[in-house]
Amino acid sequence: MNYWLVKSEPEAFSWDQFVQDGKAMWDGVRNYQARNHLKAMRTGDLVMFYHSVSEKAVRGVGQITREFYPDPTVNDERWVAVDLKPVYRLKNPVSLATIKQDERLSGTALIRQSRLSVMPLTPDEFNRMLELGEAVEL
DNA sequence: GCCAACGTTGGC
DNA sequence: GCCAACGTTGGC
Repeated sequence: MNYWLVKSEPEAFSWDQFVQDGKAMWDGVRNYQARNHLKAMRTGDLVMFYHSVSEKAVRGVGQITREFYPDPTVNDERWVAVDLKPVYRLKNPVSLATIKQDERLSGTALIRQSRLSVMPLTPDEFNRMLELGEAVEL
């Protein structure tokens, strides 16, 4: 089992929309490093859903339901998409400020590499976010 | 192969 | 709204 974090601007695709839809296709990634992380995702992996820019907080957790396939939104075989479904919401969204301050979270790729939109998390980082966020099943 | 110019992301 | 970081493009 691997753990990940993906970013979305809530104005483009929000956590609430994700929950309402009950699923999402994660497409549109146009960065090789992020793409490589998408390709490494396996069915069952858990993914923190982070709202960037206007909110800057982790809102919940998704789970991979379909491993990578060609991104249908572009005619270019380099780019891929995965599918996921919402599994936990965070009662207490974990803010970027909190992540920066927390001893166990301050080393995450989210801080070190602020422009990367798909990144791995260690099990410890993932569990810490679940704990701080007071995760509840959907 | 280098690097300047430029575009995008995302925090502040 | 600004700007730092950084990825990409294209001229040489």
